Amino acid sequence: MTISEIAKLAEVSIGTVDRVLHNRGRVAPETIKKVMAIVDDYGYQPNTYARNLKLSKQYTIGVLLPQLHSEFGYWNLIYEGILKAAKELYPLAVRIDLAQFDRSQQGSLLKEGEALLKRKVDALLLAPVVPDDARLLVGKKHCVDYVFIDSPLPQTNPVSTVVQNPFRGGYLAGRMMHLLNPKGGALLTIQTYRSAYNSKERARGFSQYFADKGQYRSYELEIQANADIGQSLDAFYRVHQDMSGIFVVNDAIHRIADRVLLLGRKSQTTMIGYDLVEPNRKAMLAGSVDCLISQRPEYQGYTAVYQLYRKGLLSQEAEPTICVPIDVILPENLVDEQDWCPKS
Amino acid sequence: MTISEIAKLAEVSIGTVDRVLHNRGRVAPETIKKVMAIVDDYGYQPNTYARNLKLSKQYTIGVLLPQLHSEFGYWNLIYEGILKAAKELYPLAVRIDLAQFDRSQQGSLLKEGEALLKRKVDALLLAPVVPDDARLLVGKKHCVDYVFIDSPLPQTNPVSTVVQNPFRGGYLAGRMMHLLNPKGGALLTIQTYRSAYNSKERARGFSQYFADKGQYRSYELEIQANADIGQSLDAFYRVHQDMSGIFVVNDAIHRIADRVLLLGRKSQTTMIGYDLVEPNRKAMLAGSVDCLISQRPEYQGYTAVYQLYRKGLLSQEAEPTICVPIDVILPENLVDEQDWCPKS
DNA sequence: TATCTATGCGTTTACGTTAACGCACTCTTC
DNA sequence: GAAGAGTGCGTTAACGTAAACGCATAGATA
Repeated sequence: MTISEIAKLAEVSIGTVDRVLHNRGRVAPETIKKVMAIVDDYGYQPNTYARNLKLSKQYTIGVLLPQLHSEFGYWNLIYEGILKAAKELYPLAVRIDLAQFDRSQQGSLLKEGEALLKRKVDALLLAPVVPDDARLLVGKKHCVDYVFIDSPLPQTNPVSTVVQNPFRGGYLAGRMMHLLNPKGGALLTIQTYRSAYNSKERARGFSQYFADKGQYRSYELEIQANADIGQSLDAFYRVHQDMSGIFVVNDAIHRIADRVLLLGRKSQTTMIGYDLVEPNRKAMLAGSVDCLISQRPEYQGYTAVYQLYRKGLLSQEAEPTICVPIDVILPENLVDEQDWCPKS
Repeated sequence: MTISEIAKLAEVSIGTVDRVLHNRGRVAPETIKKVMAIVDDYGYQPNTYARNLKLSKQYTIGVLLPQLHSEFGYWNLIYEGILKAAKELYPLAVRIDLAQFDRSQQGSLLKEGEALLKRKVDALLLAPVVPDDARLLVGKKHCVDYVFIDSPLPQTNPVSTVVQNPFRGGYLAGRMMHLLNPKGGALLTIQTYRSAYNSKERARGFSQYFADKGQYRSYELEIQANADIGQSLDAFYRVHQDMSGIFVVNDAIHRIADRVLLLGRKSQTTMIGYDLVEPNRKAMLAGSVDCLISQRPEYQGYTAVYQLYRKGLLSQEAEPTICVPIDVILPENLVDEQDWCPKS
């Protein structure tokens, strides 16, 4: 079913059909009815190729993330997924425009986001890790379609939100801690200074697991940006001689693991953390980290780009929420570069 | 860079450029050189939208899978992923043509595959679970582009192969068995009658894990199609009073789990199996299955379709092998329909 | 010499959609 | 009652690619 076929059936010109389809006015109500009846009956779907050929527009997605090389590369993994999608979608006229902000600095997200909008992006892909800033940004009148990644932002209206359930992630971490470390003893949950939504929920899920099991003593520690981790840890080990496990709610696990090694405490401590950034991969291969929970950052970035593309260029409905599965990574399913691949 | 721009630069007509680009002959060697120089210099990429509009072809992918409702729905999960991709790619003129074969019947794959080729498909997506048949099919002269899914097929030339490493999957299953069941005791690996590549490798990986650990006694059992599972199991339990775990190399785990329950042996037996088909999900929720390894069947199907689409319609290079990560599923990360989703 | 074939190249049409343009007509308004 | 604004609609020109068609010219065959 093409526009000209509709035109023939309705006994009008294709221009008229086009005006009806795009509500461009200047059509008699009678005619509108006649055309719409046919459109509904036969189920007209515009031809994507013809449409985009004619529009011949670049679809630019503004990407707004924290500094890619902050936090040991987590955001960079997300960006890798974004780039992969962008590469695939290059022939379909999708482009990426990246802006990075400093998440520790109030106002930075908003400033960079506004700059991005001024550069005429067609859509926005952002991590709303500074909620107030993000809310102001997407609340702006001239704001384009947007998707959230990494964390949700209530009371907004995104095309889609790509996240993982942090509570369940923490809960699963609890289960893995229990499995890897059945002897019991004191446990420590470490958060870094930022009081991020995901971090809090993960810590909550972890302690909920042990609350459900009625076992173990669980403690929490909040480490400041430039604190001496080794000293805090050492103090903790001295007070709690039966320390048996540490859960770090983010990708900083390898740093804690290094300290634990230096303190000679690895053998008594099960280490669980988040995300397969490069230093964590190395730490796991070296045996200083026992288990990682992954939120599939590459997948999140990749998927988010595709959601926008489908909405913007294919006019498809996006899924309002995409909940990323929670992956458990043990040394046994750690994929390394030289991983097995079947020869064909 | 468009064809007409090239034509202008080379001072020839667009027809000539077109003939050069498509090696359609009837162009002077001199002219070919001149045009190609410009093409290489400026890096011409055909406009996908214009190209596909002009060709206005439906790209039909023939899908050749075992009966979708055999094996408790594993193949149906794959097909769901395929359908999801097809739905997304509908506006890009991608279509699916499904054929099912009986994997227990030699020649069925080949017969259905040939029928599919006769129906003029542009590409083939198949599970080469009957290797001899599959080899004959893709070896045919008029065979189109194809991708393999679920298992590889050596000595063929697919566009892509989407698989998981079955040995590592089994190895990981071993690790999970060890974690979930630290007491030790006799272990049983169950394969069903078909001597499939994946099944064998998984069993091998599982026993390798325990060989590496130098612990446990591990047995293997092969269950015939219509054998009395209960009786075989009962016999086994009687002989091995310290039975502590069962690993089923495929999605039939829930059936074994049912028998174990009936025999009153669940409390002494850790159950690990494969794939999140519906009966397995229920069994896990009910507590009769402790751990599942997933090979992400939906993802496999979804990805395979996209590989063909990118090759066929976008002329992009496909990845020769896509190795699907090995997922561990415990009750704690089992996602159910009413799973948490952030409100936006 | 007339006819045929091969070669090199330009021209043209079509794919389906979008949107600018223009024509004919009907109301207003001074 | 003439100029201006508004309405309904058809026509047409792109967008970039693919491929059929046609037109010269040159050499080969009858």
